[in-house]
Amino acid sequence: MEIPPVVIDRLPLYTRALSSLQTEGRDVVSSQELGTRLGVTPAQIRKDLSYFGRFGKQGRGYNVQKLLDELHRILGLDRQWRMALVGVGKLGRAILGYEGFSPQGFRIVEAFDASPDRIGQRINSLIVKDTRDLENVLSKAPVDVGIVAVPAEFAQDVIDTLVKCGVRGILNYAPIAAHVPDGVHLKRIEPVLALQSMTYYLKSSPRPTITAARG
Amino acid sequence: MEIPPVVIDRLPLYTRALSSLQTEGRDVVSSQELGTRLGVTPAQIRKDLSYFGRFGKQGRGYNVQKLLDELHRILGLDRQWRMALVGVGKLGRAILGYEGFSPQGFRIVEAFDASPDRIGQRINSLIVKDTRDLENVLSKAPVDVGIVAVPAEFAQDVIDTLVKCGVRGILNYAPIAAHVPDGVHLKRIEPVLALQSMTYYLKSSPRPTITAARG
DNA sequence: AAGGGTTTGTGCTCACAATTACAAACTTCG
DNA sequence: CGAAGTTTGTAATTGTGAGCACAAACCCTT
Repeated sequence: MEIPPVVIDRLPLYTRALSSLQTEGRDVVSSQELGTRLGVTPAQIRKDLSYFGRFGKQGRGYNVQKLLDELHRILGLDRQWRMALVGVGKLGRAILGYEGFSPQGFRIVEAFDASPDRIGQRINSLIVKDTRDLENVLSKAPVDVGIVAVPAEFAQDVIDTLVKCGVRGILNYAPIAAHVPDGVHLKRIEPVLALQSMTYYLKSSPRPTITAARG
Repeated sequence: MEIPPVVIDRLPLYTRALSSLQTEGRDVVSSQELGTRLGVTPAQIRKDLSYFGRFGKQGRGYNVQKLLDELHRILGLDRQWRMALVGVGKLGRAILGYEGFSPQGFRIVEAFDASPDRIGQRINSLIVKDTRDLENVLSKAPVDVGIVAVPAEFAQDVIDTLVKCGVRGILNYAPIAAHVPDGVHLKRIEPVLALQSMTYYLKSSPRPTITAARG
C-alpha cells in the first residue's frame, strides 16, 4: 500500500505533540485533544494513523508512550542520522550552530566548502574540508543526509555530487528548483518563498492602525 | 473567485524562474520550458496563471518581463515589506544576518528580546528592544510581518502579542503548532520537521556502500 | 452486571486539484 | 498567401485527500 506523502508530513507533528504530552506526564490522549492542540481534525489524525495499524483503544484513546514509540519506529526516528553540510558561509555557520538537530537524532558529522580560506577552519569541533574531497570522505564515512547551503549558482552541482556519493536525502537551503533522480528525497527550506506567498494575502487588507496599547 | 492556496504557493517559484530567465536575457518563454526548469507540468503552470488573467500568446509563449511584472503585482512584491524579529538568540542573529530577504523587498526593521543582557545591544545596525515594549513600538511604526525566533515555551505568547499589535503575517521558527485567529497568516519554517518526514523514505533502503569515486 | 458515556477505525461522500485533450490563435517558412 | 508547426487557455475527466457518520469496542459508575 502506498501512503500519501501529506500523511507522512503530518506524522512528525504528531510525535512532537506526543512528546509534550509525555513531558506533562500524560498517559493517554484522544484524537480529539491531539487535534485541538495541533489544529487538525480528529478524524484526520485517526485516518492518518490507521494507515499503519490500530494503536488506539475505543472509549479511551491512545497510550502516549506507545503511540510515540510506534511513530518513532514508523518514521525511522529510533536511530541516529548522519548529515554532511556543504557551504559554511554565513548561512552554513548558522546551521552548524543550530541546536535543534541533535536532540532529535540528527548530527552534522562533516562540513565542506570550496573557498580556500575556509577550508581547514575549525567550526564547532568540525574541520571544514574541501568540497572536491567530498566523494573521498563520504566513501569512507557515508552520511544519510546532505545539507546544501551554497550560493544558488553552485547548488545543483553540489547536489549532483552528493547524489553520486549515495546520499539519498537532501535538505536544500539554496534558492533554486533543484533536480534529483528518483529515489532521492529533497526538501527545500526557503523562508523567502513562504514570505512571498504570504504577501498575496497581506496586500489586500491594509496594515491596520493600532487603536491603542490597551491591556 | 477563491484561488487555491497551493496555487498561490507556486507563484513565487514562477517569479524566481522568470527572474533567472530575465537575467539570461530571454524575452519569451513557454509553459513547456518553465515547467521543465521547475519540475512542474506545463498544464499546471498555464492553469495556475489562468486564475489571474491571460498573459500568454498562442504559438509564442509568455513575455518574460511582462509575466514577471504581473506576478509581482499579484503577489504584492512590487513594494517593500516591513518585518519585526522577536528573539535574538543564536537563531535570531542568524536570521538578522541573512542576506536573502532584502533583495526581495523584505526588511527587518525592529528586533526584540526579553533577556536583559540582550536588550540595548546593537546587531546589524539594529538596537535590540525589550519585548515588553513591542506594543508601544509597533503602534508608532507598524510592521507587516513578525518573525518569531524565541524558545518554544514563549512562542505562542509572542505570537498572541504580535497579533494584538495588528501583525497579520507571521513567520514562525519555533517548534510549536501555533494558533492564530482567522485573517492572520502563519507559516512555519522547520528544518527538523522536514528531516523527520524524510527519514521515513530513507529508512527503508539501506545506505549504499559507495562503489567508487570514479569520474 | 448493566447502562450511559467515550472514542476508535473505517466505509462513504464530497470537494477540489491535477491532468488530459483540444479548439483557437499565433508564428514561421516556403 | 497558405500550410505546417507551436503554444495558449479551458472544458472535461480523472485522481486523491479530507470530512462525515456510525458501528463496534471499551471505560466507568452505580
